[in-house]
Amino acid sequence: MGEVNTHDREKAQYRPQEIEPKWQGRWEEARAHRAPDVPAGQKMYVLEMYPYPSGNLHMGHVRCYVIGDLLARYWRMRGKVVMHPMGWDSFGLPAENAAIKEGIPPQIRTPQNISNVKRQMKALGLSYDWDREVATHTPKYYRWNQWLFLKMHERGLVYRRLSNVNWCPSCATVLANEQVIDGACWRCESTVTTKSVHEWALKITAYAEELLADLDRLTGWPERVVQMQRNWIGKSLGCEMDFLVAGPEECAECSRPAGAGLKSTEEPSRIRVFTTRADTVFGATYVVLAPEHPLVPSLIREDRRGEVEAFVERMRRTDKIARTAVDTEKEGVFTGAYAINPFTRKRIPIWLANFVLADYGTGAVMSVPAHDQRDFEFAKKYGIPIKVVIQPPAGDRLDAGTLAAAFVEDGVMADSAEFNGLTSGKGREAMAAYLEKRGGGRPTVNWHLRDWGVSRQRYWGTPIPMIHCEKCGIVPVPERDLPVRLPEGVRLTGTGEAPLARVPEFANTACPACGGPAHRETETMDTFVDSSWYFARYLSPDDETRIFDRAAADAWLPVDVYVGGPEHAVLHLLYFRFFTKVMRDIGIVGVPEPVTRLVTQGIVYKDGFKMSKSKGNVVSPDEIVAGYGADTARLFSLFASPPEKDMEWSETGVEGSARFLGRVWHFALRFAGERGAADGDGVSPGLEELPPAGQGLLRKTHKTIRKVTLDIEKETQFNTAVAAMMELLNAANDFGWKGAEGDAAARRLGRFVVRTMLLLLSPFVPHLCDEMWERMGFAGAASASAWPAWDEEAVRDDVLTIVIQVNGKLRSQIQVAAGTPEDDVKKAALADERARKFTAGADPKKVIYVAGKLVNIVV
RNA sequence: GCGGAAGUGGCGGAAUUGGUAGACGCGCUAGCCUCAGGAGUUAGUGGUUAACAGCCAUGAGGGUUCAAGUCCCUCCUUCCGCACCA
Repeated sequence: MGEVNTHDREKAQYRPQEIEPKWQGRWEEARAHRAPDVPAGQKMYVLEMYPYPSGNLHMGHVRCYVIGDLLARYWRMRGKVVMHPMGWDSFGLPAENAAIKEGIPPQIRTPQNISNVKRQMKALGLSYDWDREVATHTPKYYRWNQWLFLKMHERGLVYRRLSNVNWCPSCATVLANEQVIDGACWRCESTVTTKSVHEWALKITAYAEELLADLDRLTGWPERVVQMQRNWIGKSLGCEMDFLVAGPEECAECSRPAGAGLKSTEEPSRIRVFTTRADTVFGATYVVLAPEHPLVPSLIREDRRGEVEAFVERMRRTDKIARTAVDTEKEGVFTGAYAINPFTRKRIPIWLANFVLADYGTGAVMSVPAHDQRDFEFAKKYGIPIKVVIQPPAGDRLDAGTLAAAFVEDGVMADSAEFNGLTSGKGREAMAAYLEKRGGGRPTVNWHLRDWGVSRQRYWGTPIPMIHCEKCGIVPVPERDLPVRLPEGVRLTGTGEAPLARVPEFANTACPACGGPAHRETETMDTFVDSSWYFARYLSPDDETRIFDRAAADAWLPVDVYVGGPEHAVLHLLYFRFFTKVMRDIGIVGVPEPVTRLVTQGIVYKDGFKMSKSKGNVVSPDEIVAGYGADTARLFSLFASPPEKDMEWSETGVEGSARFLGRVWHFALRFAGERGAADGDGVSPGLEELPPAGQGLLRKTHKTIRKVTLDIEKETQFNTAVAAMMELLNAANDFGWKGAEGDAAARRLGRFVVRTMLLLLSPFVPHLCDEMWERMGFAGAASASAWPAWDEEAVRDDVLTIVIQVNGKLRSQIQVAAGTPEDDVKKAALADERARKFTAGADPKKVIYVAGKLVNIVV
């Protein structure tokens, strides 16, 4: 207040570019964000998904990390001991591809990228404990990947399997599903085929039941993520049933010579199918196998060999995804062989078809065209008989001849011998019981979830710690020999298989069991392995003797809040849960689930499109920090939208946030510089000390404390918390300070409002708050202070506004003192002139009073 | 097809257990201050209207209720995930 000379005006400007580095330096010096190995008080573990260090953060990262940082800072102020670490998902394909393209080895490029991203994070004022930083590409980290792999191997959770993968014949490499675009290789555009390769797999299906059941515990997770995991795990209850293959004697009944084309030595005896509709088995008029089914070669009749083999070959060469897409036409081929329906004892043909999946169930299905739409269409196309065996509980009886579509619902069993009359549900139970007693089948559970193939024919990943010995077979690397280091200086071409296979000094080794010549596994691990347990490594990032300290794990786990993108809803977050359960069974953690509360943040858009290089609408954090400051970037990220929703990045919106901070700054300055002020400085004045206008502002301040606290804690609605603080500033600016100059009570109120505002804003815009806190002359730092508490007395209004409705429509408002009895409020409402205009003198039929809110007069 | 989320001003978004629809911000309009301004500041801003009077407004249509953005029913649209799982 008063005259301001040029020098002071200069000093009074809000210059984020000056104050932000200053405070970042101070926090670092004070090691303000360090977390103890074992917390003394109540702990709070706030975690954000670590990034792949591509070299630059994008706004999606910024949003994620700002949300996490807000929570970390808030809980620190609430007195919790906070763990808030950050690290790098630094292995992976992009670094390898960049190395191929630019010739810069990933060992060189990765640290450069990390250091730039780290700089960007620091410039945003993110409060990480950098002493706990981990980087997955370092032997210090990945040796524990290898250790876990060995532990899982010991427990029978690691095995080698033959798997069909996407294969580009031109690049001679395995492709991930997302690298196959419309059936063609993403790089060279040649047609992708499938190939059987050996790979290492982790037996996640051993935990399927628990992963499914424990979803019920995840009450702090978004429902959609839980639902996606439930679908992904996909538990399906049904039956396996054996269909005998018709032998030569049965073939005497058919038109072909008995046993034609079947070599008796190879004669298969039975085909096992999986079905969830055992109640329809009497309607099974054919059996279909996946083209890759192992029995196929022995089933083919000689006279059909050409056609069938051509079909199998064509399927093998078609991209898996395209072949099994829902809009792909169903096609199949008759093998010439027949099976016996175990219930009707009838001969039914055996077909192969593109839509039957080799790796689900048994790779074979019984087809019931009357009661399954796919089977129906297939039967119509190839002229296979249709038999109705389920009748709807009510309405017309179905007839196979007139059926226009399959009847897929449950009903009542018909034409099913002794099972006639049973409902579908009862029928399924009866069939299961029958099969179990008589043999030839059993109730079975099938899962959509498959085991996790972790082999990658890549260089930039964790070497799989296994050794192939001619004499001993597969031998795990002994624990004492870990880590198996990734060799440097490997020439990367991107066109071959497993780069490590071409490094003899790596691949050639001695067998740990017999000492004879052997060679190492040259594949590397999927990087999802790295990210499945990193949350625990933060607890003991430098431990050379064990993966992490059990005491620290017991103290800190589970993670209380985990923030990240919803694109990881199934893969990462499922593996994360899987590894936690494995680690529990190994005995290194005590919790069954890694994360209590999951926050999935929405996507950042700009101009209606997702921010991306190809759209050219990327805004870089550096640009925003340089132009407006980190605090503005943080505030806007939190204000534009609630965390879970998508947000639109808008330049004018950013300016609005900057404007607000400028106004906070200038408002605070009016009360600055009272160093060494009297006791009770910045403390809430009592209501009785203030005139009515002051009481209003005081109430508003306390209400804002309550609103912001509850928004952060209960709702994670940071946008409304910001709105509440904007309201407070508006109210504070509107207050008649000018007239109150020299009034001690008013000045006290002003300093209290400023102090409160700085505390409430501190987790949002920490630099501004600490700087202004210092200029105000308050002790310590805002970011290191206790979160303010609201006074229940002061948030209670003494005058209430009561809305008056007539027949439900808003007509008037009156003011009443708090605590006015219901009858008096009603009387006042009925007496209100504006309301009376609408009651037109009629007697009210009913008067409804909602305490402290409204009166509705019904006439 | 199955599963999930969501439809509110010109825009982003607010609205405890049903109880003043549109908080807060952006944009826009006008005034002030400026040589000027993409700066600052004051006021206004859902539609209709001469109107601070009324009336109409939360994707559409019904219903329950004194009272519905909120609850129930029937549709429509958008986004996301899975996708021939037998």
